[in-house]
Amino acid sequence: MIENDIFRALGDPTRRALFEKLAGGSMNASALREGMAISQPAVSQHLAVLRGARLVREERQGRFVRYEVDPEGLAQIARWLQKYRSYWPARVEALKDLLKDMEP
Amino acid sequence: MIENDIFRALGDPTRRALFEKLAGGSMNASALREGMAISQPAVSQHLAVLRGARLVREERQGRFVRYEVDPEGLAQIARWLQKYRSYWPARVEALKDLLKDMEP
DNA sequence: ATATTAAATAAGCGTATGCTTATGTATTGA
DNA sequence: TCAATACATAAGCATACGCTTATTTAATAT
Repeated sequence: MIENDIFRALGDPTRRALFEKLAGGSMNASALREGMAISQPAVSQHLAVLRGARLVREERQGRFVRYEVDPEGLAQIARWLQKYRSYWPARVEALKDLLKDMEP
Repeated sequence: MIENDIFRALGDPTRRALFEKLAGGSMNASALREGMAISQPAVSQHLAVLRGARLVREERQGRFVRYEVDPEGLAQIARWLQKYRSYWPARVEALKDLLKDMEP
């Protein structure tokens, strides 16, 4: 179940940190590792989990593998969230602004 | 970290099932258990996790404890999601509709 | 008061998770 | 060709997780 994979993937702080780093701009696994007190295999394993959740996707570039955010995972969360829209708090101004930004 | 608690909480299918049941209408723990092949303590433990993530809140009613969705947890997810709005897919019509529904 | 019912807590158990080191697989460059 | 680099996979280990049964706490009802 992909929905499960997504929440599970984001339930780990290291993995969220990697994701948020990628959200700032795509990069390869080594660059992603910089500044993180974690081994190379650990990063690789985390990326595999994020990939499985479709939160991230890869593209091999010669000897490097470039990682980037996969919108699909985020969209899935948005869809999940919509199911409970009746519970959202009244103040959704920020969301409205967001949608305004997305207008052509 | 609450953000972590939220994703962790939703990363378990049983817990998500409980949450979704509650989203359909608040009820006490026993009612919540009905139809689930799980022990009473397990439900209690899951509810404790959901409560810790502010996805659910409780209100004691005599001998019963009535559980309901806590909007705070959902709002937190929405806020988290907003940070990555630039990655959302172009098709956000559903979201727009949602906001229209929320207009006074 | 005391038996019953709702729910939480304690203790314990098997499995999953996140990490490490060691090794394997591609791909490049000298 | 072969050493170096980027990344993935394998194996193993400590801890966290989800579950169970047993017990406790809290509130009603007889």
